[in-house]
Amino acid sequence: MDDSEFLAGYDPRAFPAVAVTVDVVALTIREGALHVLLVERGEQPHAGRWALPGGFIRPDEDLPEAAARELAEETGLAPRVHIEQLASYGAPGRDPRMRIVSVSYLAFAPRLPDPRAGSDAADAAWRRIDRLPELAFDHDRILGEGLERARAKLEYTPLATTFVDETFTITELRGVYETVWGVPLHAGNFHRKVLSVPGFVEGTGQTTEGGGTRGGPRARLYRAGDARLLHPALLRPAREEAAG
Amino acid sequence: MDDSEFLAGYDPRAFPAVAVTVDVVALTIREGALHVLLVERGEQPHAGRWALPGGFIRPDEDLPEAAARELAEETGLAPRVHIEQLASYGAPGRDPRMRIVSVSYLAFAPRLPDPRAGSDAADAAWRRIDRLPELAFDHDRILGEGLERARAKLEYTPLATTFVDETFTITELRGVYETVWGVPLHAGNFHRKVLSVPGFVEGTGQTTEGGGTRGGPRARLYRAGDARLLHPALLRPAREEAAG
DNA sequence: AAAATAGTGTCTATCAGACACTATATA
DNA sequence: TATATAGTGTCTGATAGACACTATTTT
Repeated sequence: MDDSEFLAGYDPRAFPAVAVTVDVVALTIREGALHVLLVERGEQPHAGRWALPGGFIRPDEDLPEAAARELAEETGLAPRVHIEQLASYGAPGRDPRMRIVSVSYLAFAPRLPDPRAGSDAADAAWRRIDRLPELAFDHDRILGEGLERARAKLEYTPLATTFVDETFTITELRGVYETVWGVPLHAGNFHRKVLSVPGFVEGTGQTTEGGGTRGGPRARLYRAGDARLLHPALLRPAREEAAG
Repeated sequence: MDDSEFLAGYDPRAFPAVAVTVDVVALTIREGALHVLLVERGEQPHAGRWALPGGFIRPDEDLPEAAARELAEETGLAPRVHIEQLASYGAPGRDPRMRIVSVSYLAFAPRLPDPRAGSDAADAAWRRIDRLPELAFDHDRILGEGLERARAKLEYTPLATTFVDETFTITELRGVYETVWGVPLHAGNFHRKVLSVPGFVEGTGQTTEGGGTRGGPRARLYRAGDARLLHPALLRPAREEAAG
């Protein structure tokens, strides 16, 4: 682990320096579509290419703090942002100048504001997941893992409630699932299913002010329940992954 | 990310050096019980305490290579060992002497041999999961996460087949599930369930040489199928996690 | 009035698990 | 012969999904 190697003749201070960075896959929903936060690189390598926001960790901060800071630097906010670790990458030669180990993080939150380009990037923007350019470095892979993690976590955690406002309708919650999963869901069955999972949502006794823009009754408002895990889970529609 | 910070006045080479280590949660089944590989620390801090095996990454190796090397140094082998990344930890002050970021890995394999103490540890041994001492550093937490990951992956991947020999009986496979999950399973239902999952196992046309030591017919032998994901999954017996 | 939506009722196919049973092996 | 195990048959309760229906709201 930490220091036993000191005793075995391994002195890491004699090694080439290792730098540790964090990369953030930040997801939000805008105008009914899933978006990821990207920055346009201003310098080589990969100048002009889009990449995930990220940067070096600082001496006094833990890894999640560094991820939150990087996200805040681009979006100017932190409240109600869920952050969790994805994976780490450390292949030699990943960066031509020095050894870099990168820890990736997944973040999501509702209604994130427009980004402002940091001093280190030419531009920053929310980009639709379904209309992405090829990303710099191995960021396509990292983004893919982040997306899959988010989609999987919708199944067995109440994560979707972090994508909506504090009180929400079942239809709004269904919209989150449909947007992240990219598939339409059956309104009636989804409704009954959500209410049948203990602790997923709890009623507020209130309803929306009016019906939908195109008609329909007022919808009851709910808030997130206290469940950490959904039992039973809301499984994605069968993905035909034929073996072989 | 990787290098955009270079342009923003952040030179990581001006920072205190960061060292990167790997820690390995290595699991195997011996005598019907789940075991984890531990090393006894020979020096401060935590001298005399047991810890997960691990050490510093070397300049020319990727992270998974480092984990495999650390495991091989303690067990003297590598064949048929499944290794996957768990998580990374980088809290400042985690080690009193310098900044250390640790990447943890999960490994499992069948019939791993007795360990030999590396030069950096006082002792090394397979220890039963249900009879563990308190571990050094934050290794209790890392081990816990590794166990949960292993238990979860048995549900939806054919991971259990990496715990048994190349050909195996359904009863042997059931033993893996019972050992890792720590619960008895219904023999008949498990049997039918395994055979109903496409690509989980495939028959060899052969059977065991004789029956069980206490009687019974010869069992058919199977080998691992080509499925990467189990559909439908083999879910653990309901864990009553009352919301609260 | 027409159209859209919230929410509920009901039916069916599937699956997990309980239980029972047979066939075959060992001691 | 007694006992344990491999493997199969069958029943029940829970659940996902299809479909239908009522009630409420907007245009």
